[in-house]
Amino acid sequence: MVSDRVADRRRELLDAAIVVFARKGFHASRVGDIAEEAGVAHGLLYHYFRSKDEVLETIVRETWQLLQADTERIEASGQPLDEQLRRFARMYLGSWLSSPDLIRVLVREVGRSPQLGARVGEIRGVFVALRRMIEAARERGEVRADCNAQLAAWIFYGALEEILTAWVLGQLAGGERDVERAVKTVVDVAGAGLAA
Amino acid sequence: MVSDRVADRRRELLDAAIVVFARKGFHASRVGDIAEEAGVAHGLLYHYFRSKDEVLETIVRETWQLLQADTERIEASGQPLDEQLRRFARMYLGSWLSSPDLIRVLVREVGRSPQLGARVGEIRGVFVALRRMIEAARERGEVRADCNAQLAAWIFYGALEEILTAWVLGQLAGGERDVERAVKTVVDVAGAGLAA
Amino acid sequence: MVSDRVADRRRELLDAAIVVFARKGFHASRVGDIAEEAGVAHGLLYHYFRSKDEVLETIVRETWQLLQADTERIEASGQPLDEQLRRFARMYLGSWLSSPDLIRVLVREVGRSPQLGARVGEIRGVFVALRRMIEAARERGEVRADCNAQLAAWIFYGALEEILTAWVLGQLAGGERDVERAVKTVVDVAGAGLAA
Amino acid sequence: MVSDRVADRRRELLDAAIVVFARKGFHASRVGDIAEEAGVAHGLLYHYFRSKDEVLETIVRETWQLLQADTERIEASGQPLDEQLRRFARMYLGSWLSSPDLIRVLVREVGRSPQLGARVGEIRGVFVALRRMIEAARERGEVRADCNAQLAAWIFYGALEEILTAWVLGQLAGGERDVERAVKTVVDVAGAGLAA
DNA sequence: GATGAATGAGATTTCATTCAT
DNA sequence: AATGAATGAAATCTCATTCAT
Repeated sequence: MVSDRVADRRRELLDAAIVVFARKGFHASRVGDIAEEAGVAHGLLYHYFRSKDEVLETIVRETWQLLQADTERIEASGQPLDEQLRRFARMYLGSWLSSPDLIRVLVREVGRSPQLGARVGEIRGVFVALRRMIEAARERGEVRADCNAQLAAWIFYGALEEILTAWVLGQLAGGERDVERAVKTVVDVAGAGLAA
Repeated sequence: MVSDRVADRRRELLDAAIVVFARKGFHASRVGDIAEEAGVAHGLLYHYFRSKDEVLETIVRETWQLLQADTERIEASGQPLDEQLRRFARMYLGSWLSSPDLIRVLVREVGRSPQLGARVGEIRGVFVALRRMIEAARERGEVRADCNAQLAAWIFYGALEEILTAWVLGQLAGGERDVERAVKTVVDVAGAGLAA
Repeated sequence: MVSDRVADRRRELLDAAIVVFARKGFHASRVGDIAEEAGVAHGLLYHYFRSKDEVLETIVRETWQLLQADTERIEASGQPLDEQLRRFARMYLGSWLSSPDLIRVLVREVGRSPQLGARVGEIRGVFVALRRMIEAARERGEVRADCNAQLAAWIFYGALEEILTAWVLGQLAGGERDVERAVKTVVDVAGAGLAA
Repeated sequence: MVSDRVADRRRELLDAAIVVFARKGFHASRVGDIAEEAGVAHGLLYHYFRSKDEVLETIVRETWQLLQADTERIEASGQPLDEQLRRFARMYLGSWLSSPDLIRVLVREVGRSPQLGARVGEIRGVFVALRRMIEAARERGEVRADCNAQLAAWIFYGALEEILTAWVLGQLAGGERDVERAVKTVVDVAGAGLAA
């Protein structure tokens, strides 16, 4: 199918961009590098994206859309909060094992440019879902009544992101066992900290 | 004193750079913007710094040196861990009120760039001091014995940085009261999570 | 008939090109714009024309061929010079009312580009015919003996073209009445100026 | 003086641009060609002009400002119309001998781009002065009462420009004697055509 | 120390043209 | 005939850095 070919090419370019951005950083990556990685002429990138910026924006947006969907699925499960947080942490930190390049790009480039933060509204969606999880747990009595759910969501998310950052920067060991341990530690700390 | 005048000019340029980087981001900031903000010709910047990169690097390094010194002072106080963490959080989050532009620059540019992370060795110093704090508390029996101090240091630091990020991005209210509340919340959560 | 369909497509593309060139100018017009205006894919243009340049060249050449034929018909009429000039002026200026886009293209793109002027030999044909008209009238005694017919032909043509330019640029009103008035004025002036 | 050096460099770049535009046309001229002709690096052009377009625009505007000033001086002389027209024609056509490259550029590029015609408002100034000359002469009784001064101004100017065009395109001989002859012819024709 | 003209490497982006389908 | 994905040459413009004054 033609539309499949088109979609494939687009995906190939996005995947190539993830590899290249991870290797050199967004600013040091030239459009030609992406095209070369994808095995096409650089001009073709402009059939699928308006600019190099839009490529990064697309990567970020699509990733966060998936993350948001997964988060909302966890939220909908109605499990106890610590189980939900564990699943979220396992999913988020686990992506370091399955897609390290993507994580490298997200950790390094997101929030870097002012526009990116502003335009990628999807990022908020994840925080909103996390906050609702905590609020629901508070209403069920699993969490202290005086807990600020929004702040707690940021704290929890920040802990995870910093662990990813440490892995990206090579400051902490990031093997398979380390991921499991990190999930346990962060959930233990947060769980105890939030518990009623 | 001549050397004071020199020091002043250097400081003026650094302060101007902080303002400009905070406003537009490092990459979008031109050397001419910094000079204009400082009220000098752009060529002069090269009397004080080897390059635009060195300007950012200097800002980051000097800030982290101060932070490291403060952190080691807290560590040396021998207070209980929760008090030490409170002081660290108050100092770190409090800088949002006293130097928001500086925080903006640090949040956006640091920890992301691999070169920057590598070159600014001082960043590690703070983490090392935090880890030692937690380890010492563990030995005093204030913290669970199975706690991974290094991971805990990253988690605690990550929580703080994400709060700063939320303030920088305007996603959380960052007024004076909010800072106090954030300090309390993050210390409560971490304290309970780490407690023996 | 197939060849008619072919001719139609070709015409459609030429007409679309006239509209687009008139709107944006030749250089700012993309091949895709022409195709879009014609409602076909841009690749199809290359079945009918070798290049974008050839499209413009074709428009110009075909127009001047018609103009040359009309001019020679006027020349062959044997009427007095002032009547011949009036018919020429009416035909040339009158095309502003019937084909303003075409006039826009001709005024803006032709006679300027050296390549175009060189390749489209038909342009000379009109000047040659005009010159012969004036020479013939001189021999009939209608025109001063010392008149340089070639120069006079350029002057007369230049007066007409500048009027078109003024209309194209919106510097002179170019309604139906204005066209009639312009024909009268230019013929009066030229007629008196050339008269024996 | 520094400001003289600056002014000189600017002039050098404009003069180089005139030479290059005359040789290859505006669109075929690269910014690097202009810089090379001026003997400087291409980046320097952007210290003096915002873009390549602005270079052309500046050339056109400055030329027309001079032409307008000269025209208004002629208008102020109070001489008979035919003498005024002769001086204008001599000045305008004479510039073909003194600045053929400039004329080439003006003839080929002006009116080509829609923006240029719109932005260079100075062009109107010359026409306004010509029109006023003719109107004043009409009031003095030198010109037929039914003459449309504005149209006549365009006709007269168009005749001159077409002669320049013919010279630029090499369709008419454009030596020193030819210029004198053209002045005489065009003034004779216009003079007789307008005379009361 | 201070200036800002000058340099030039380098990157993005455009778009006419080709050609497999 | 018709499509539009793919190519890649080419050109403008930016801006960090240098250096003569």
